[in-house]
Amino acid sequence: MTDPFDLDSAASTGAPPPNDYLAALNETQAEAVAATEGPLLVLAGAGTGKTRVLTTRLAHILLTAKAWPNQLLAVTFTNKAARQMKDRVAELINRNVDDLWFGTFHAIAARILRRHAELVGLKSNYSIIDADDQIRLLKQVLSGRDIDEKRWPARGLLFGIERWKDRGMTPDKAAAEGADSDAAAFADGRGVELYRAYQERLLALNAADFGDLLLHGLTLFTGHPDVLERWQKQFRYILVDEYQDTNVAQYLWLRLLAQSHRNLCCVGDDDQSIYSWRGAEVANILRFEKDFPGAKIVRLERNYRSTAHILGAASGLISHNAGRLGKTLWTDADNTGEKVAVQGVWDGDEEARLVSDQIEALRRDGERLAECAVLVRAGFQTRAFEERFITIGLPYMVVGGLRFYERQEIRDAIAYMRVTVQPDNDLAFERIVNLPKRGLGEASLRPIYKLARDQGLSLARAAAAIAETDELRPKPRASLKALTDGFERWRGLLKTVAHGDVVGIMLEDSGYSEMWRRDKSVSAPGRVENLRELERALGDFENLEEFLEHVSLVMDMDSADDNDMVNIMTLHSAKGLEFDNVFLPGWEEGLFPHERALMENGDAGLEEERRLAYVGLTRARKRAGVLFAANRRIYNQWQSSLPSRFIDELPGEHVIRRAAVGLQGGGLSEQAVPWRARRRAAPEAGEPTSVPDTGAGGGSFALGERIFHQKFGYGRIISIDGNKLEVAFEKAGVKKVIDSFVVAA
DNA sequence: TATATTAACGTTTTT
DNA sequence: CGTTAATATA
Repeated sequence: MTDPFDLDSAASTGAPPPNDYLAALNETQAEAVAATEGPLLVLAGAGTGKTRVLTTRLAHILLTAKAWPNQLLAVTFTNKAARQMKDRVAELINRNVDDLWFGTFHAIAARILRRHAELVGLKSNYSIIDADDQIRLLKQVLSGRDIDEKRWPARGLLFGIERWKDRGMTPDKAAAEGADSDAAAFADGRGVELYRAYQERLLALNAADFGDLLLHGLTLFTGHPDVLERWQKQFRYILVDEYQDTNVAQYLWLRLLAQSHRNLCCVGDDDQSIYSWRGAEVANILRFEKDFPGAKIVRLERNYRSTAHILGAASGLISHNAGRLGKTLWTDADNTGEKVAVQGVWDGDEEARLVSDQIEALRRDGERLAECAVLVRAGFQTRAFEERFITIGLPYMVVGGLRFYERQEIRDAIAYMRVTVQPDNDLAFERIVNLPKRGLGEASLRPIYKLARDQGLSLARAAAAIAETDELRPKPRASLKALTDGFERWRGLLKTVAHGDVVGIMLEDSGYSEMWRRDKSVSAPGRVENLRELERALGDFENLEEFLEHVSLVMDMDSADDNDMVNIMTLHSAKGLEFDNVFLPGWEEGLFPHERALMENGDAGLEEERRLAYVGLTRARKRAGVLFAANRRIYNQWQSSLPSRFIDELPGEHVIRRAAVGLQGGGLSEQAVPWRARRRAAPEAGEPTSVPDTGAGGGSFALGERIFHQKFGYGRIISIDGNKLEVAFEKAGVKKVIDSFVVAA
């Protein structure tokens, strides 16, 4: 092989000698970069320069001519991460890296699958379906078998199927595993049967869901050694980011690909594993050494991101987790910074107000808004902040909130494109046959379904055929014909007209745009605007097919983020990001740690929640603030809440407690206010802690007992569930409250 | 068939 | 509370 980058001439033209980039690394980082051959596991704590190691390593391999760009595979967890890494590598080696295989597991697997689709029973133009379609399909499968959806909700089945797929299990393997799993027990033990039916349905539709991309990838590799060998040769070096969040299917997929040359480098942090609910297995980290004997392990423990107080608080918190590999992060002693501010507020509104005030204070001090982030546990929490920020005119953006491509009107428009480009896409066809309303209801559709079934045609083709017959009455027939002719015409237009314009024509001809223009609801104008935005975005793609692939996998759109705005996002989507100032609201029992995580997964769930808190804190470079509210309105109900146990777990020397009321805006040097003393020990069963103000409350109430609540007044207890009471209040009606907010009357 | 009204339901995190 | 699914009516 010749030198892909012609280093000699690069050197002679004054470009930096290839070793320069190594000088920017510390000793362990350089070690991780230099060990290009053989299996390598990098345990990289938060803020230890993990991305730098990954990108430098890629650059190093390229610059030392160990491989061509297209022989490098770099797998990331999100598309954003892939993009960033790509840009940074390009910067390092000073040329474009379009030939590198950068992407998420799903994107890479989809790309490989396109080339061998027939081998797993798909066609290469298979479509990738999203969650909505999955549910729709499963509902069809269920109703076709007379299974009561009330008792056996499709969501539950989907969850089980996805766990199977996460573990790389086809229906056959799931059957072999036996009926003891929850998913197998679905609908009285018909889980596997339904899983199989669902898979058959997907194949018949020439469609794959997200899990299939990996699952089919596995069957492809294991069933066709020649194909596997081809890809093993293709990827001479494999890098994996966020390794702690890979699931078993992904792990097996990697192992197959890396088997021959073993040039696999995985970078991860067990303390940041936050996706076990989606099938991620931290155990993959432990397995690595076993499956790749002689693997080199490098630990990155020097933190370059956060101040000592922030790091100390985060470390103290995570030390409460039992199942850890154990790392000791450290930073420069002189980088002390400010203590983590912990502050209690009365309710969610006050919380939002306080955060906005503090952000404005920071802005006055010259901080950029883009360096401020509000990281919430659950999506609904963003609303309070949005409302507050809007009223005071503070620019913000919600990252990953309502994704562009998930909006109804965008999905509809995409369905039109799909049917046009992929006439066999029945799911897309079903979505828009009668949208806008064109008089094609159940009765008109029946003959189409029948014909499609009898002749083995797709719905769109069957519809075109029916439109030519007198099967339907004149009115529906005419409108069906208009639609099918439309698809034909638009397809033809694509050959001559720019695809963005074709989509515009499509949405006009079909009456779809018109439908929203005539809609008088408040959201309608926004939807029209979104459709316009969609047409504009189409320009960024070569053709419709490429765009549709992008949509299926990426589900987020590059928004121009050149404006200075506060970031609001969930803790999950904050992973991998960093900000100077981080606000962490909602640290309350029940919300964070989330009640459901605890209920469903017990201690393991709690530890994952704690890791999530750790991720949140370690996002901060200069300042971190934790908030909790004593009351939170959820739907209509007021819910009293206790401060999160995580607050107690923050080491006192790194934390400053601020008074609950009456002070804000005054910078960050408030006086410490002693918080109520908490018992250090006895983390036993939900023993109620004392509560501010009332000071009363006890664990034991009796059913029917008359009690008093600060906010709701007098009432009688109608049910007791642990420390949660349901109380029929005399004025306020039935509410759920925590026992410690209640006193005997 | 399409609309209007009512009931039920849900909020953890996402490729 | 707000959205969506199911049901009754025009």
